Order: sequence, then structure tokens, then C-alpha cells
Amino acid sequence: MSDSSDVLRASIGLAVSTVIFALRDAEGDTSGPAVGTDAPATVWLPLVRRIREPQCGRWALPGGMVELDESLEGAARRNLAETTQLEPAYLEQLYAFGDVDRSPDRRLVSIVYWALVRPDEAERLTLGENVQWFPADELPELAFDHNLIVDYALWRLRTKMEYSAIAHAFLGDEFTLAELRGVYEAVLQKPLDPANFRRQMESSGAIEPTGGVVTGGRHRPPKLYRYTGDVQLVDAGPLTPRISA
Amino acid sequence: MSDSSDVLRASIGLAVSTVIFALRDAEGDTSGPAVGTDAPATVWLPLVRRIREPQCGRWALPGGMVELDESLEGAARRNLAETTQLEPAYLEQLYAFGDVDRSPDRRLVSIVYWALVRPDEAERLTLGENVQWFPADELPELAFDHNLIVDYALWRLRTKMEYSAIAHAFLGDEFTLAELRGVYEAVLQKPLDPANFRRQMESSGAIEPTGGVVTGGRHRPPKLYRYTGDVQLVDAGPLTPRISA
DNA sequence: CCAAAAGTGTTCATTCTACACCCATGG
DNA sequence: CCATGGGTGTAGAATGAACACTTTTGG
Repeated sequence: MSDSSDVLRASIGLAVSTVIFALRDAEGDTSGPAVGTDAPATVWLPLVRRIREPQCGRWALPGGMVELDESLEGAARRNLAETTQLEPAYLEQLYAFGDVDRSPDRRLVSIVYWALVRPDEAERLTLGENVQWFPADELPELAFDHNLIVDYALWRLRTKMEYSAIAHAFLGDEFTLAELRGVYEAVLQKPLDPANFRRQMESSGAIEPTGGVVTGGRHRPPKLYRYTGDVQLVDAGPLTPRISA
Repeated sequence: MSDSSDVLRASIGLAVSTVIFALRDAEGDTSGPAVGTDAPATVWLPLVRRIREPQCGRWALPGGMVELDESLEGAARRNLAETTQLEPAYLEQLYAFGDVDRSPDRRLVSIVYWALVRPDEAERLTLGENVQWFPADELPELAFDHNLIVDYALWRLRTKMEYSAIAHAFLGDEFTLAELRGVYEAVLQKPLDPANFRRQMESSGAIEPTGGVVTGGRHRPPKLYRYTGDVQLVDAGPLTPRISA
């Protein structure tokens, strides 16, 4: 091998991976409202099968190397688009994993992001032999330390759901309170009181009625709501300079 | 230059930096209890002056490159010991900063940690022309994006102080409730009701009386407490596998 | 009219907050 | 005995959980 290859092998490789969450019903069908229906929605994530050593054949998080001229988040978005065609509604850095022995080949540090996609966006994932949705709670043994990473991402999703306003990243622009509550129930895996949930949401100032209602159900038509944007969605502190929506 | 140097320049450099917090009184003296005295303690952090380009002369966070055979946290601890002689009581990953233009020289990604040190440990910092304590709220213009990083670390410290039990990392093994309250007041920058603070701490199960008291004050001798360890200090979820003290 | 989900009202328990008050020590 | 901070008690506000009850639609 050439000199440059040896030098590269002697440097630390920098990669990004992303844990992508979407809500789908128990059978794995994202068509339809996905929440608010009879079947309780659950958290799913897409994985890709490794087609080269090391760990060839194992399922893994989508990701790849960071290019010299792209930011970390940019690299995450590019890899996401390339391997899954997904453009997440929410994307946040999770953690940098860099244990010496986490990759058997060369030394690799992975900046891991986590993402939320809307149901309609989740449809764009081109399924195949090497790309597949998995329920977040019953994953196979993944490549490298990816099981640990998914556990951590799930924990972050659940804790952040309790004090932040990220739930809308699972929904479209307009939604009913039942749909929003369905998101919370699916992620937190526990039923919520509809009456109290309504009051908490309304008093938070995070949502406002659009004026529209949903007709067609065999019951009282629910109002539609949208997010006001008044409430800061996340808590990244001095980071995320107000934009990023 | 040789071929290997060009290749290295064409790869992404991986560094670690650490934001180190300690409590010192307004004049910057860490001798004595540092909290619980008359002068209200404030948050300080040590910076090192850059002695080479780029940004030569500017104050910056202590840090350095990650070696091939050390973990990210290990690299943070080593750089801390080498540049400041400090061994923090608490050390946690903060964020990975990797914007393309954050370093004018080569492409550099920094995994940033934040740390808390005890007052006696803070004494070990060997001050000099190029190593100095600064009050966290009135920093000069730092090198690179380090002002943003410190702001973020300060925000994390303050938010985490409200729901976690990290305050003891600023104190010794034994402490009075007034000292512990002093830590909270210094970090959160607001006075706390002694009576309510006592009840909250006692009911949390995080502390227990040692049986000892502090005599010598011109008032009723306060009891000494220690942390029980029953309460998980931090909230890193699936990470931090129970050990790490 | 009936079933079902939307939406409102009310009660009770828990927690937070403010502040009055007593205790123990040094001077 | 007095000043000072340590420590306890308690009333009112605020929040949250539980659940009864009314409203509006399709069938």
C-alpha cells in the first residue's frame, strides 16, 4: 500500500450516524393518520444492512464518513438522504462515541444524531433487502455499539418528550389533540388523561386552534390545532440560534 | 513537506477541550470553605493562553489532540492533567463542535467536555502568565468559538443543577446544608429559602447526616452531611454504566 | 335514541412558597 | 442576654391526577 494509506490508517476516522424515529402502527404500516386510530402507534426506526466487513450482514444505523467541506449536521443530513431518502423534521446531536475498541478495524469516532420524521415522510424510505423498519423495542443484535446508541437515543426521546415540544415533529402542520396525545402515549408507553392533556397543552401556549375541524368520524368533530412557534421547541440553550425551525 | 503531511492536512483533526468550573469568592480566592462564608461564591473557570498560531495570545479552553490509543474521556483527562494539573470530581461530555470554518487552519472537530472541581483541587492549578482563573460571567474574547462553548456549558451546568445532584462535586466529602445551599445559590445566582432547601434535600434521599457538627461559629453548630450515593447523580441514561462514582 | 369521542367542571392530594418562630452557640 | 445562623412548624398558593358530566356527531 502507498504511504498515504498508512498515514490515513494511523489517524482517527470521523463518522456520523443517525437514529431515526417514526411512529407506525403495530403492523408497521405508516399509511393513514398513524396515530389517533384504533391500533396504538409505536416507535420504529430504519436500519441498513452492512454490505462490507467488518460486521458484514449485521443491521446498523445509517451513517458514513464526514467530508472535509461539510458540517457535522450537514454530513448527517447528506448520509440520511443518500441511504434512506429521508429528510427529518427534527435533527439534534446525541453524543460522540469514541471508545478505542468500538470498531475492530481502524480507530473510529462517531458523532451520532437523532431525528424525528413525519408519517408521510417515513413513506419515502425505499425499503429493500438492505433497508428495513424495526420496532424500537425489539431490535436484533446490531453492529458495533449500535444497540447502546439506540437505547440512549430512545431514552433521550422519552425524557425530552416530557419537558419539550418535540412531539409535533411526528405530525403534520395541523393535528387534533387526540393525535398529539397519541404521539405522547406511543413514545411514553402509557395512557394519558384526555381532559388533563388538553388543559396542559392549551395552557402551555405551544398550540393554537386553526379554526378547522375534522368531520367524518362517528362522533363529535375535533378541532384542529397548529404549533404557534411561541414556545421554543427544544432546549439546546445557547446553541441552535433561534432559527432551525 | 512529505507526502504524509499533506494527507494529514487533508484529514479531519480530532481534538478535545474541557470547560472546568470551580466556585471561588468574588476576589478569586479559593482558600477556606469558599462557600458558606460572607462573600457569595461565584463560578470561575481556568483558561490557558495560546502560545502559537492561529489565535496566538488569545485565551482558550484547555485541550489538545486525541491520541490513537485513548478514549475521548481519557484524552480529556490527560489534557486536563497536563495543562492544568486538575483532576475533576465530575466530568461529562458536552457537545461535539465541528463547523467547517471554526478553525482557520485545518479542519478541526472538538469533542468538548465540562468538569467540576472541588475547592481544594482548584488550588492545584499552577497559575502563571499563561494559565489564569476567570469569572464565568465576564470573560474576555476567547479564541475560536470558545465563548459560545462556555455559554453552552454554563447553561448546562445551571439547568442540570436544578434536577440533578451534581452540586456535591463542588464540595468535599462532608458539608453543611449552608455550604450546599451556597453552591446552588452561586450557580443559579438567586437566593434560596434555607428552610425549604433543607426539606427538599432531606426528602430527596440524596444526603444523610454524618453525625458530626461544625463547632467554632458564633451560632448553633450545623450538622454535617454526606451524599448517600442512593440517588443517581446524573441522568446520562443508558450510558455511564453504574460505576463512575 | 345510542355509541363514541370531544370537551368542561370539580374535587382531592401533592408540592411549592413564604414566613413566623424556636434552638444553640460565642461573645 | 444578645446577635447570628441552624433548624422546625404551618398556612396559603399552585400544580397535577382522577373522574363525573355535558356536547356533538354518525348510524
